[in-house]
Amino acid sequence: MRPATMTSRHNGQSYDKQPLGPMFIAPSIWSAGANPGHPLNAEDRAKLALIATITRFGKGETIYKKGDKAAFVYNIISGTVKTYQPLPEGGRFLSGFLFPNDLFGLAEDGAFVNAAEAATDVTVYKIPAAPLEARLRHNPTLDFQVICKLCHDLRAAQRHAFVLSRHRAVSKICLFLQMLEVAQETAGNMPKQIYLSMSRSDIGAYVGISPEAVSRCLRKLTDQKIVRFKDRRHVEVLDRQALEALTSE
Amino acid sequence: MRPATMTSRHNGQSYDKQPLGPMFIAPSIWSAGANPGHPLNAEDRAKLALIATITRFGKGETIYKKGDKAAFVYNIISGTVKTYQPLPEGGRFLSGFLFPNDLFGLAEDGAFVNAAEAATDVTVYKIPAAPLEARLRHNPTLDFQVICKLCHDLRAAQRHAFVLSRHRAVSKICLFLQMLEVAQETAGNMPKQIYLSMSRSDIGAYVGISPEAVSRCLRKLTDQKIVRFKDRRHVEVLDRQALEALTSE
DNA sequence: AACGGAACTTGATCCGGATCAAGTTCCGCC
DNA sequence: GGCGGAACTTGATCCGGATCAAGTTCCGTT
Repeated sequence: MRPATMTSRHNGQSYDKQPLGPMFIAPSIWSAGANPGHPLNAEDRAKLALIATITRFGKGETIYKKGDKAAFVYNIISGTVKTYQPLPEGGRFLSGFLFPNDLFGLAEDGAFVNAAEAATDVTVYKIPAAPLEARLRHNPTLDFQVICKLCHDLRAAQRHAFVLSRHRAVSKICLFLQMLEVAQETAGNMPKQIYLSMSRSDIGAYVGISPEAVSRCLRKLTDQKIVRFKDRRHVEVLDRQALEALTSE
Repeated sequence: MRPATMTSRHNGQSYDKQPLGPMFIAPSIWSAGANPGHPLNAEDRAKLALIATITRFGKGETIYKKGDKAAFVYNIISGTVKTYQPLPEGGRFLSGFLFPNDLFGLAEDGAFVNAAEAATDVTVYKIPAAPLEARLRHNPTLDFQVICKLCHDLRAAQRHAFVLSRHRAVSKICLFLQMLEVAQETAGNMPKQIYLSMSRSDIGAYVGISPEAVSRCLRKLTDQKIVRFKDRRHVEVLDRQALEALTSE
């Protein structure tokens, strides 16, 4: 994987009262998001195997909570993970989905800034932060890697904001489908269908509408033959043109 | 200022079809957002003065458009700037506000990834990208600066997404007021009132509601004595408790 | 294979905010 | 200082999606 790394401290997907304070403090491991553009090479994987351990989480299991001591960084081998910010009212703001090869475990002052939960059964490399950090300190391309990762996460956050800014529920869903499609294409698999690895509730929480609205939108798209479901989790785009048009309505 | 810098390529506040592609390409100057936690020191300012020129933009004037050749990076001296993504339908997605000391002029492949417009009359340092980049290459703390900036922008994007995710218009407005307040406190001035340097339309475009709704929300807050207007542009928070409560409703 | 609960779908009602439409205030400009 | 247009406020109507409420399908368990 593209090493995560080194000193950092930032992020925190929610707006929490003193968000603009110093966000960057000395050593603490970092990460949060994917970096599909730069897949992990064999050498990196080998090095990683030396210090990482493979761990599994069942669907719905919490990987870490906000505030937990951030002693590890994770790299997804299979499955999908969702990150969120617990809300004071009890709900949660679903800030992102992470897929195979994505790095996550964003820390700030040694504590995780968001919570992560397995959206499906998940297998990950669990990487002790300390040794990774030490190793990275000697890596001259470190900055590049970190910056790479930050750029990716920044882009992801901006896309998320963009999706949330759309007023029509269909627009949000269409954009979401396109995001998933792109993510899956980038991940290598270039199947004609999109795999919805997360629940309707999760989709709704991410795009900012109710689960019922998600269901209704998908039905509408199906009725209009813009999309076809093989089963509840596999969609095929039939009319890309129309899908795109609904994107900006 | 915290140098912007070096090689990068990322961002693009909109969701544009191939958002997950390689996002990091060789040299091109970067920036976009603020870094209030690390104010510009005297030395940096002095160095900056050597290569930068001071430029003024009248309210509503376009500073650069998306796609323009990114030969400059900007640092705000006074006034406020708004960045946006033009939408295919004709509208625009207002992705952020920038205040004094903020750096902006995000580039990717040598072209700006968003458009910037003066929200008020603005004075900026206009910094030629090439020399800045050259200078930064010799700066050992470069990575830190860049990472710092990226972290800040990432946080900003996540806060924006969070604001957009709120369903009640009042919640959005209250969060927005808090954001402005924090930004202004961080900027040094610690006045009892918040200065709304942007139009109601801009606020609406940023938080995802209509200008009319912005007006109605502010009126409601005023009627409930949670807030008081000195004039259309200056608000004072009377009941911080209540404001915060409305934040998560 | 049958049970039971969770996720999902579908329907009906309600409400907040978009939209349309006047006013009103403000501000730059002559 | 007065003119004119833009920004803002306020009001009335309409509509999309939240919410509540059943069903229905799916899936893990036994």
